[in-house]
Amino acid sequence: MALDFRSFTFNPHKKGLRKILGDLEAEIMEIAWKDQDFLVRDIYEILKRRRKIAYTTVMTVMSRLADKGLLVKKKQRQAYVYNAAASRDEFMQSTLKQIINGLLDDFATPVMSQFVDLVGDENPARIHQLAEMIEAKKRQNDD
Amino acid sequence: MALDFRSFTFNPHKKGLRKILGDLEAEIMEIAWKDQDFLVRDIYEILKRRRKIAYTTVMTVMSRLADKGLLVKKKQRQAYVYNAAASRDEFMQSTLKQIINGLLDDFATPVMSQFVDLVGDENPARIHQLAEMIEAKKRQNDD
DNA sequence: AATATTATGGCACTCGATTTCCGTTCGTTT
DNA sequence: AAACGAACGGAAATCGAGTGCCATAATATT
Repeated sequence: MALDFRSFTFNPHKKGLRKILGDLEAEIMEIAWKDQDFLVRDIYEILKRRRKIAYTTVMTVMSRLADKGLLVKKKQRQAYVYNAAASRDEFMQSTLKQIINGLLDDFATPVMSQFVDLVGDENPARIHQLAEMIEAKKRQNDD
Repeated sequence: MALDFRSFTFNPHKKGLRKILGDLEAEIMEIAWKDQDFLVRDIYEILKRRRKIAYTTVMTVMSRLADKGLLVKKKQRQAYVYNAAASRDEFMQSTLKQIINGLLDDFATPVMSQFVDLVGDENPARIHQLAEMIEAKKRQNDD
């Protein structure tokens, strides 16, 4: 637990994961969330099929992903065995938490009103889902 | 109306306006939202007191802020007279809208749940404010 | 010991965004 | 016409983040 994933920015104009990660980082994490106990070599072999890339490039990025807390590595013999530090869902939760906190910290009221507006406009059904979440939270707070 | 402020990123780890704008841009906009009908020269004079800066630097950045739609300028005699295109609040609304849309587009469900959690945890009073906003939105949708 | 494989450290490069300011033009004022 | 103030275009410098890879060191394997 406790991903300490710091220093990233959110780019509203890119798609999916790439709003948060670089292209290669995203590509590697997509694989990482499916596989387990993989080596740099394993990822390298997969990526190499798609495009020209050096072994060390893959290694560097995986190492940085480990520094960022998205991957964990443990030494086994000569090589490191990698795993995703958290599931994709957990990662998203943790990252979204930082973004939303960042929004609420400085712009609480406008964020709330925009949020309600957008949820309601895009998809009226969701507004009920949201209302239920809030009722649940209220009850939880009252304990 | 209709700020067409595109291509920016949101940095959760900076403070206030600087989550969205560069340092000089933010500094200028803070002044712009207070004053009216100002010239490049006016802003230049204010900033020069605080730190070393060239007249043209101020002009360039103000010009880019006008391109981005944050400032409007109209020619008067030889010089341009500048004004904020929208109030600070309007600007925030419009920007937050893009950010929140960006979040909802790709991560609707987790964003909603994180959002409710964070609002509720940080400040339980806000959860009621939020609940009211939602009720209002529901009624609005039912028209 | 020789060979193969992997890790480390460091460096260069791209990309986008921002900040900086010079050289020049243009319009106004004197 | 000369002098001044302002705009314009363009160029460079900076910065953060990410990508890319080489030379070298370290560690296994045979």
